Amino acid sequence: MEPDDFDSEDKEMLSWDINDIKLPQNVKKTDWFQEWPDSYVKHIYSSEDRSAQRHLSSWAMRNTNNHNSRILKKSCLGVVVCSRDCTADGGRKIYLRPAICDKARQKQQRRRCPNCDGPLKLIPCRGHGGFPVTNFWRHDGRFIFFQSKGEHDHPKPETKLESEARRTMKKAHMTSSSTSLNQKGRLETKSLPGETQSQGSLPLTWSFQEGVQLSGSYSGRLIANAPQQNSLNDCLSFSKSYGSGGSTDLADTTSTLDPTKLYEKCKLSNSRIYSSADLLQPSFSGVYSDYDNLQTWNKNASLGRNPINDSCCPNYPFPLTSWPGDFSSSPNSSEPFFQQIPLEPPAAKTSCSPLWPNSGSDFYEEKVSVDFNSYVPSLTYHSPQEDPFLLSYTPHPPQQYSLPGKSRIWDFEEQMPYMGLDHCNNEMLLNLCPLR
DNA sequence: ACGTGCGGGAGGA
DNA sequence: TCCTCCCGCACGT
Repeated sequence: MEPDDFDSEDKEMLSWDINDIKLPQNVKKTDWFQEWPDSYVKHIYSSEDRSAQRHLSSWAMRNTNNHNSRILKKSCLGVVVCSRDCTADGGRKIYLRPAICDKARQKQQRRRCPNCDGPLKLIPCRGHGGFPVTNFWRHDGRFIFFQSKGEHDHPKPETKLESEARRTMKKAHMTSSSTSLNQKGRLETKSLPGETQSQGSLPLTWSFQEGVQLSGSYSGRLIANAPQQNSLNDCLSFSKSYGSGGSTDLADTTSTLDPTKLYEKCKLSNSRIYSSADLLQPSFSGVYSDYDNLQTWNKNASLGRNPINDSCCPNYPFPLTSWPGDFSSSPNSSEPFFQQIPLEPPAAKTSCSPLWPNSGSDFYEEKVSVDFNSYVPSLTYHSPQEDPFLLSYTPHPPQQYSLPGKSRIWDFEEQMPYMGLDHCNNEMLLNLCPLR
């Protein structure tokens, strides 16, 4: 579009500043929510947009007092990295999300790298003239105006969802460990104090072996039994419910691995609502690269498939009860717990991308129901050194995504060319419910 | 426990 | 005056 084509209204749409006394109100088209706003961008969201309402960002943004109650200002905290600059399996780096709360962040920096146990360090954001990138939010009329100043000079951290998921899983891990240990203690009348934290003592109830059994033996039943209207949110809550004290339940459920119980656990747990940005966010994938997600999306788009429509009733090209692939045999079996860097979709910075609907928060939030029953991936064992809840990104170009996990990824991709949204969601399921 | 928003206040440019 | 940063508080999840 040539500049001449802009009428005065269009110009108004582009020229506003968050500090203007009057902001444009005759907005014809609001933007899709942008999860990774960068550079000096402006967006106008609908006031109905839940993500915008919550002033969400996948960058770790903390509130900054600008002494202006009408304009909310947030500044970027940067990213937490391993001070040894260690490299995880597959060449991935550790990019953790800085805790927003100051105390939590201090605590976080005292923790060790989940990959190499080295000290962590915070890389501050200096993308705005040496100061952190700032985001501004202003509610005005039917719209929420967003403005970003500065360009992030650091890698992307985990998303909020990933961070929460990791915390949750860690909690669940601890709970199951201590529960297991208690049970073991009763049986063996002795235990080592340090073991509760170690992987070695972990899997008495929720073991790798059981996970594999679950995958191999129960996926069909899960598929057959679980209703459609379940979601990953439930799954997360499910894991939370385990993490928050359902220790006996955990033992019960894991000992029987009754998929109905599993599902009921999910269903009964009150879940928070995730935006579609969460659901569709490419960075959320762990098993498959974002690049592959993108390809999947592109395939879907090129096939005229609407991921929204597909999400509820996936048309899998194979019987649901037979899963075409054994992922546990992957040589890179630890990968599901690592996070690849989200490859920015080609249209991510445009206001609306039909090929990459990661930004359509509320629409998807309301419409998408995620299949809990699509599959339960096979689970994999991790060496004691690996933090099974580790999520990290790799700030490398797309080529990285093809190797070395390419064979697995493409095997999967080729067998499952139409997974679309469920593809993503099931990855999330795997990430959030490692069932170990 | 942690995220989020708000506000007071200090200190620097 | 404007900015960042620190702190505490309240509230929600």
